[in-house]
Amino acid sequence: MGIDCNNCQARNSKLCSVFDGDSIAELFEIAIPVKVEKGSYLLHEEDSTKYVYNLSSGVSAVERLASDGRRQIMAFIYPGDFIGVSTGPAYSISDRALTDVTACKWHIRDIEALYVKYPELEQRVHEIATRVLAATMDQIFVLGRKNAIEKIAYFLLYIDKRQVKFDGHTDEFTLPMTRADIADYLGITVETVSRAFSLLKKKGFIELSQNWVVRLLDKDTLAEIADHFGPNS
Amino acid sequence: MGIDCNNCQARNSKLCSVFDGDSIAELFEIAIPVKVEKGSYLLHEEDSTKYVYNLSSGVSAVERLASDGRRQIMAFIYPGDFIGVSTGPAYSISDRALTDVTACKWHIRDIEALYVKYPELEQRVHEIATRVLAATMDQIFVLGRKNAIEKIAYFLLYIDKRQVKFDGHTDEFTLPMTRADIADYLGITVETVSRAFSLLKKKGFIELSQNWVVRLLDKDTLAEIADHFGPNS
DNA sequence: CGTGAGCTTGACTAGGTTCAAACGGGGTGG
DNA sequence: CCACCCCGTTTGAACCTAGTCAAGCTCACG
Repeated sequence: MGIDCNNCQARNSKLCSVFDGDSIAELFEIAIPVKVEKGSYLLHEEDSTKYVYNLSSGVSAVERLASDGRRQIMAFIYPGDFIGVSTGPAYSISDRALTDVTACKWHIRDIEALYVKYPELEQRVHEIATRVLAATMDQIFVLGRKNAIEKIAYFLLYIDKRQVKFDGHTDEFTLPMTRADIADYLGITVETVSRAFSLLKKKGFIELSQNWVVRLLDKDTLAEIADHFGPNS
Repeated sequence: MGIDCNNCQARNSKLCSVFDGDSIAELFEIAIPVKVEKGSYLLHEEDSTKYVYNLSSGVSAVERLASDGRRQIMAFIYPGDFIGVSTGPAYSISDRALTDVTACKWHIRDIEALYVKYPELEQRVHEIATRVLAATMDQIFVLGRKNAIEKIAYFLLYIDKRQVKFDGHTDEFTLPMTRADIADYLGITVETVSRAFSLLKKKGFIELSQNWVVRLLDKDTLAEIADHFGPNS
């Protein structure tokens, strides 16, 4: 097994942090290590909901695909994030690896079996679901009530916050997702994403190199834009 | 107390149905009955998250209001639905009564105290959160990827499904919310809602009387429209 | 060095917003 | 009892943001 919990990027995740240095072994013993390469899926909509996942490294996207090809990305998943919390027989979402990804996969029943010995675990799983719900509410507001530029500004700040843990604190990061992914996350088109990036670049709020490296030059203004951007801005 | 659990519209809700005829009294004893009139709020964004609610009668809307007046409705709450599941110190959403409303309110700690005696209760609360999450995912797709008419068709079918329990099975129901509420739920404007209603009426798929009574005349077609409505439809 | 996937940019279009006016029904006060 | 008003809704017309279509660019990779 190539997994060493104490060096895992997810070591401090809501789930794993329930266990201390010794007892973490118990969680690890029932874990099924998973490796998925860029572009492949960790799970599909139709899969039966037997497993939950905790991302160890890489980035993935929770998405739903309609029969006519329209796609919506529900969330981007970073190390320590949880996937697979679901009710009903099938996840109703897929999870696609945006980079090469490793994860721990558990049979739900195996996790539940640990609830007795570690009561806090159950509470944590519940907390995870609740946190996801809160994040989802934010996204509903963004999708329903923000215009394209507000969406992009919001997105950049969101990614900055998510990614700072891994990249350091330089306000500079490398986007793991394509413009199409960003578009499908924000409910707009690639062209609109591109135009918004160009505008923010021209105005001097961000810097782009090689398309995927973003540097935020003026976070305060970006925050204002994310909050409100209108004709008289 | 004016509450009789066994005649409550929420008697079969995920929460209350854990208890049988006798033991329901235990849940009721720690319940704080709440009455809120149309237009008032059951809870505000800033309220500290001490309580959870189960709607007994009426309809309410979970919403968020931005400083510049933009509003987004996250969900409509019907009898048996749950409100207040949250992490963090404050709900970050408000809940406004669309009609006169009654609800049971519990201190979270009182509910948690019952977990020991009724282990299924904890599981149910978790299940509720998960269900809400699934519904929210649907809404994200709708907001991000559906056009105005698809949204309205989806909305009508959604309300039909929610409301059929209380109105009977006639495919006819009375909307408890205004056009503005519908608009804020679907991320469009009142005018667009109104135009979409008119179109569906003209095409003979729905019937409207007194603005609030809707009759679905052709649910199959509505479902097709909700799924896909384009230039060549 | 050529190729192609992904990104940008431009011109045009269209769906939805905005602004404005008119409608309708329920409630109030004369 | 009726006139009036008000709020929510509908409808129309102009406008504008984002989508669509198309071309050209960039850069990683073979």
